[in-house]
Amino acid sequence: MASIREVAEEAGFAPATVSRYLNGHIKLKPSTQKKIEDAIDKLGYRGNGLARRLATGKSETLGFVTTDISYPFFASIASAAEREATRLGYALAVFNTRNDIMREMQILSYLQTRQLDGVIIMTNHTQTEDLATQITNDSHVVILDEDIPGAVGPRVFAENRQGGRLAARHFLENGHRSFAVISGPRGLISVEERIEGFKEELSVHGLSLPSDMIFSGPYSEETGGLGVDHFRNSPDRPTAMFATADNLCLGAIREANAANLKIPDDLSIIGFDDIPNADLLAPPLTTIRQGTAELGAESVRLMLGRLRGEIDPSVTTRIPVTLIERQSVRRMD
Amino acid sequence: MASIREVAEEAGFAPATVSRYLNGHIKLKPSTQKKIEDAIDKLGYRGNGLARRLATGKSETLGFVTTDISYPFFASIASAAEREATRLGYALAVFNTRNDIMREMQILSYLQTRQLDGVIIMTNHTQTEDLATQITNDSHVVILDEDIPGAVGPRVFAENRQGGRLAARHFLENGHRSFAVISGPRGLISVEERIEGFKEELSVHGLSLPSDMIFSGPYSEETGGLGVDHFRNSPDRPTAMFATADNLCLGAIREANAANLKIPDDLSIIGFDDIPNADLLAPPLTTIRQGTAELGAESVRLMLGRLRGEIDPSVTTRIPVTLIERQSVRRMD
DNA sequence: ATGGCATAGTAAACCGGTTTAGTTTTGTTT
DNA sequence: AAACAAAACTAAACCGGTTTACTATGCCAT
Repeated sequence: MASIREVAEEAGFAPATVSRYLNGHIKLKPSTQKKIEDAIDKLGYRGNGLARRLATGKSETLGFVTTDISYPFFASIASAAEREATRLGYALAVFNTRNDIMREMQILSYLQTRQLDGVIIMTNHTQTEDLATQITNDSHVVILDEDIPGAVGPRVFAENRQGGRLAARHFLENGHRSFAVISGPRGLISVEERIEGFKEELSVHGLSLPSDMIFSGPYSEETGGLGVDHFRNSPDRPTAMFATADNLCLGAIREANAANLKIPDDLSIIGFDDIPNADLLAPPLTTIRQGTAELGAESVRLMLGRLRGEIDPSVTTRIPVTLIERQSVRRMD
Repeated sequence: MASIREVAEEAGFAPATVSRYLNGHIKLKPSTQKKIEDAIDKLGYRGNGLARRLATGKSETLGFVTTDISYPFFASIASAAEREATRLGYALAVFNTRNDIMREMQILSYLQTRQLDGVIIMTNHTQTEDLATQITNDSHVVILDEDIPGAVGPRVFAENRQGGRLAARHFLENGHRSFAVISGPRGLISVEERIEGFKEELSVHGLSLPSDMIFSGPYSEETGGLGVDHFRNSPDRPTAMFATADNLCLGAIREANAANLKIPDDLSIIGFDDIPNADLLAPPLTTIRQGTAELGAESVRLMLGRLRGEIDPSVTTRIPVTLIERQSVRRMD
């Protein structure tokens, strides 16, 4: 790889001149421009991003942190974020952390060394104190989809509470009267807000959700299966089950199949996320759709706004949700 | 951020000493070690990866290029690659290209500037001349899942041909005699080898696949739907359809539902990939599983082997495939 | 001719590490 | 006590850009 000094020598000028010309900091007379351009062509000069970053302190790359890129919902958001970042002249590097705080901290530390200009972080656990302090110290982080309590920075969340309400309303409209919830870990915003919304809507109709009708666990398919198992053997078996994420539904469906429990005939379920191909499941899944395109794109826009200092760190954008009716809820009567 | 010079000054030694100590190039007497460690703690020194990379020419980061991170099969491979890379002391940055050659070229160019030590590339189109030359020039690329003809570098592919054979054999064992194929773009190795294997197995049993029973298009769900449409109206309607990727099946199932065509009763299908949750589709999809964990991990291992110069650029690793029997193939008779 | 002012271009320091070649200190032999 | 080797540590160059502060040149008006 040719360096800028080689180009400068070939063209007969100083490295500083070439650098400033290339960055548009200076105007040169046409003959000089030509000589520099020719030298660049001749040597195949491409510039060294690393050196530029070291010198300028900017990387023009954003990091996107996710716990599990193989969960389609997260992958969709990442994909949308990449699109928006590219459109705005940034590269997006996606990092998979498998819910490992150390990995998350490591990626955040890339900020300090300016290997990344900003980090959009989607995390998934409740032990977030260390993360919170590190994020607050650094003003280049956007929090996406799941909260990191105590951290200062712009946030992008779905209308979780509204999602919970929509689910409850749909169950009610279909004549259900006994409810259960399967959720991810208590304490997560996606869990608490969605459950709150669900309860709110029930209470509007004079109904309630006993706390023993909430089954929680890690956000894994297994939890969904365990939940079905749990409620199947419970004294008052619910007819309607709201899951705070579609992957819980996947486990639930799998377990229901194994237990010969028919969905929706024996048990109705509503999920959350609307993962790709939720329409092709057996049964097609009724679920609360979060707009992945908006979540991804908005997080990038907030990130760049933040980098330019145009955005207040305390903003929280809420992305609307919609109920997608399919066939996992039985009409009671 | 504290620099190594500040640490050195605080500790009362030279920057070179600190650097060499930290890299284990030198042994220091305990008292010196202690002073340096104390200075590091006191200043919160973390090192600057950018500067280290510029100086050493190594980034300890691998790039993973995929056309569409939101396709679960690709996401699974990326996830496995990340795991293996982390295990071996490397970071993995995933890049989404949406099949845009310019983006792919851009990421490959990060190699020249040593922003990435190596790139694992999973591409998906047939116009690959420019890519091929750039890859050949650079010896830090591993080609994964889909070939880039003409490029020199280690490759990791599934046993595509064997997959095609397994699909055909399964159809034959279930009594099918009229076949069709829906495929991605002709020219891709995943298309050609799988079709070849399928034909081979048929010919062993004295059967053949007329060329007008192959429907090709981009690797999108839409193509799957169009394929179903196409064969539904064809004079000799096939009973068995082999799709060279599961996402084609997703489109096919969707279209079949819309056209009130029952799978597997009216049409049997076998897919390829075994995307996550293929077991929960309606119907549960019989498909050829490619081991995503092996594909991802092996590509990383080959990459590191290549970086160390231990691996011949012409090696091609083949990852075994297995047929996963579910319920999308009807037993005829 | 002279002053004033763009315009064109550059030297040198800097970003924050690593590495080479070498110097100084310490310890062991004889 | 001198000679020598080993151990401990460092100066300075380097990676490849950017940026600041400055000089040299040309042009015009007076």
